[in-house]
Amino acid sequence: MNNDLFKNAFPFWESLTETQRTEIVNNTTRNLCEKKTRLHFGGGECAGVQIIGSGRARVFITSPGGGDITLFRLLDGDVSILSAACMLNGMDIELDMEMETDCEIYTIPKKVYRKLYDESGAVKDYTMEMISEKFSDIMWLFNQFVFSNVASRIAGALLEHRAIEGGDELKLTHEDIAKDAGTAREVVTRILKQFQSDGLVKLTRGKITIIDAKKLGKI
Amino acid sequence: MNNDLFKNAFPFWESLTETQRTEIVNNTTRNLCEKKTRLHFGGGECAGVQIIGSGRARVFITSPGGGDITLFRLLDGDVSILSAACMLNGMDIELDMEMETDCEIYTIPKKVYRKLYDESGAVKDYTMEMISEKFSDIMWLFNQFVFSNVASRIAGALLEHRAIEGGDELKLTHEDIAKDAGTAREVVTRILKQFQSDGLVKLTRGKITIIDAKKLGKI
DNA sequence: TAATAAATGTGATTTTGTCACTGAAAAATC
DNA sequence: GATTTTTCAGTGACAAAATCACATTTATTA
Repeated sequence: MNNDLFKNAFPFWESLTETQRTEIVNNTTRNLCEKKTRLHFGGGECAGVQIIGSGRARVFITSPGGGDITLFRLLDGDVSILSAACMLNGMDIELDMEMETDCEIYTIPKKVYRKLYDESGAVKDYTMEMISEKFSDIMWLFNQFVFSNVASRIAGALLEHRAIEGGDELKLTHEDIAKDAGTAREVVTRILKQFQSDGLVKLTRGKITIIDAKKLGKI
Repeated sequence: MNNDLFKNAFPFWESLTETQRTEIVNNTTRNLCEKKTRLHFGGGECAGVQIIGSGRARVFITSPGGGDITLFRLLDGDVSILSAACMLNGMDIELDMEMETDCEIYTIPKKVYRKLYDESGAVKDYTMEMISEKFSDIMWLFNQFVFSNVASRIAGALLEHRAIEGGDELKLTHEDIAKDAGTAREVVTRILKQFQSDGLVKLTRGKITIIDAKKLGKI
């Protein structure tokens, strides 16, 4: 087990005792998850706290009808902190995670993190801070959903992917964007065509090329 | 200052030292807020943690256009815990609170709560638990917004008010319900008329009488 | 009582969501 | 390499909901 992983993921790492660190290192398991692997969180069930060693995962909620809406993404080194909240006090929300690339996932078992949380104020502070941050993110998303129109959510989704990819060529289907923007695939098709005829993007099967990010940002 | 207030609001009260309790009691201020008084939280500004001594308040987000959407309500003895998160780690969300009745509000100053939080694990645990609970609430609301239709959200709002009031006669305007259900006033008017012709409610100016709560619950 | 404000009602229009398809491109299989 | 299957995109018709622009009614206040 590579210690750097924990050192980078957890700002409280240095403040732990040698015993505590060993406890974590010895109990953390490593899993290789293929692209499209799904994990479910909720109903009191929670394997533990996940750290994304490498890869990218999407966290989302699922509708009774089967559709889903992206809440946020986890990238290299990110910690799935809602699992912590979930296991610490039975936060009863149902979330799903899906790997968008092959991922290396490290899992700290429920009991181990729980013990650590009880022993260390620094761990409590960290957990609190991370959860507050996620709370802020979700509130921001909520605002987008209730106060913005579809076009601006789609534009936002495109720009977010641009930031993740670090380039203007996005390998995305209309379906992918629909999930991020919380709308239907057909709607995305219509609006993207509009964007294209306005010269903001160029569309190809499975790929969207951003032409004018500036204008896209103004929507 | 009445000690029972704190004892009831804070499960950690008994675990505090005499010094800590005195610190809180001596620094908490009491305010009488008239119905319709508004408080704003956000932008890093946060007076402290509020306890509702008596009365009822509505917490909501405001759109750039001026409309607002209810997130939750605070009743007698409730603690406005998001203020805590806000001040502890600069959770950057913008919230407003409006008194729905005349209220008695007790405010524990930022610094006092912060000190207490740093000193006591029990306070950390409590804060964490309350924030997780609110997180769950908001996620539930999010689900309602993105996966339910307007009619069921309106029905839900009516039933929630029934639970608060403890009776079938609700003194609510269509505007009030629109804010709770996150829709426009006209839409509420239309759907309520539908409810009325289906025999679920009876409408009078400024008042809605629930006739068939069971059917309302099934929507 | 008249004037004002608050609450409700309604039609017209636009936006968004849903349904039911069709066709095109890529991938998998033969 | 040709064919089947799957995935992705496009489209028309319709329904639900939001928005706009008013009219009407009921309560409050001057």
